[in-house]
Amino acid sequence: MIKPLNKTTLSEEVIKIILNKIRKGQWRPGDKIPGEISLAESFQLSRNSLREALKFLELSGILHSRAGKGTFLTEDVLKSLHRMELIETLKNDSTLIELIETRLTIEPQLAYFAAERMSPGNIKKLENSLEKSKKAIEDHSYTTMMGWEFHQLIGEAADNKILSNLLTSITEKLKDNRFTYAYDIISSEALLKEIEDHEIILEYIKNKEAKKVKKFIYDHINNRLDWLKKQVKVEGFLNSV
Amino acid sequence: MIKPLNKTTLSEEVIKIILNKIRKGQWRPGDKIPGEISLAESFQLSRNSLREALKFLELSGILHSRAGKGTFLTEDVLKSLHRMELIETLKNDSTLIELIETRLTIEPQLAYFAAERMSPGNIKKLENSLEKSKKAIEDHSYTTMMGWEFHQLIGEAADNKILSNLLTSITEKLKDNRFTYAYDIISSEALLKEIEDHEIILEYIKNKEAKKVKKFIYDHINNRLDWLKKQVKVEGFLNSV
DNA sequence: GCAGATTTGTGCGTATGTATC
DNA sequence: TGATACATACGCACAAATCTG
Repeated sequence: MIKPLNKTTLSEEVIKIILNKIRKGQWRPGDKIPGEISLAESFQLSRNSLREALKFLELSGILHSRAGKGTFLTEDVLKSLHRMELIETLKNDSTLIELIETRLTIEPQLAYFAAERMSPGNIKKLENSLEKSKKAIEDHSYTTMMGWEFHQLIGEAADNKILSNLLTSITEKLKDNRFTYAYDIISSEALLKEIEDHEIILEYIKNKEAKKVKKFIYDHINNRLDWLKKQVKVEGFLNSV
Repeated sequence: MIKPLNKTTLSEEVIKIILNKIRKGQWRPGDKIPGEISLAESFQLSRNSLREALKFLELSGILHSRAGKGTFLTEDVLKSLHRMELIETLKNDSTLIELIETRLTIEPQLAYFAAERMSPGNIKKLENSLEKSKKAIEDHSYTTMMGWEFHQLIGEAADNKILSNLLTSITEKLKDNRFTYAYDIISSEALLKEIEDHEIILEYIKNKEAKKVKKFIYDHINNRLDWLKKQVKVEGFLNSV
């Protein structure tokens, strides 16, 4: 079953053209762009298809349309472009190494914030998550998903929406990668080590030892990163995501 | 000039409805959704307007349509939802404190990577940027933009697209905040301090002293964060972005 | 392989509300 | 007030892709 990925719709083509005009500076922030009829004519398509493109760009923060006035580039069209690039990277253009490096960058600091800000309710959630994992290991129903839940809870407790949302996106992307599993599944020994580490992390957080938990998690992820880089070297799988 | 923000188009309403159906689990990954004609009828709008909504959701990674087959939720619709939430946070829902905390989290590590990976070409770019800033200070044409360029170049040299794109988005958002300027503009003394710091950072990077530059930048941003938190307390301006 | 039904992709015409002069 | 330009929205028709028998 092969999907033909080269086929794009007319509206998608128009979106690319418009974005390029903006990138090249032919259209600038605040500029009024031609009316829909005139645009449809110059791009050689119907107004319906053109409007699908304009609507997407409007909802993406690139354009804004006002009935009776016209369609304009937003004042912060450049910000919107950069956000789109971030999304594109997160979606298609990131390597496994980059994803783990991002974890290495944000998770230690998230734990640092969490240790400073942890509420009793959040501590309870972490304890429950850890308890669930322990039981799951005993009856052999443990999955790596449970380990991620623990990290996600730390992210939430850190009370920074940007970083915790980024962690979620990174984690989602890592979930369907075979290397990510390889490290955990390779032995039950590694699993037990994982749980032990989480116990240590929880203890640090409960004691508000922010610096210690930050360093501990950094080393923890860094070890994995080193292990991964070795595997990648062996298998020559550098760019697989 | 007051813009009526309550006015939304029909397609935007439909997008909200569909996203809610997905969040509630009424529609699940891989599901086939009703045909366009049937959907338009049940939402009480024309097929054209409906298609504007579907097109946006398709380009956002929520749906995919195939002529002759139908429209389906993507398998990783949940990932796309999380990415949308990250964008929403970056766009509208982040506080100034969160933005600076994000800088505090990623910039030190970016500099760490940069110190390890810096190429001669990248060093040259940093040197040029710093030189430009120095000259600008002499003839009083320095702007905070120039300082940001330096940090951005470090981000690029770190060779991690996720983190450097995030830094760009964060920086763009910070640019139009009065507090961000306040710190720099308050005195020419602070400006000179800024340049001195950049010289130190560049020196560390050239000598590949990754750990030192990481700690230096962390302290550098942390000082600002403390300063900001004090200002915020005084002015009670906690949620302004 | 072919014919017919279904579904998305695209185009055209038209009516309506809004802003500007 | 009227005339004009524009986005918003609707309805219909047909093309292209896909599935079924």
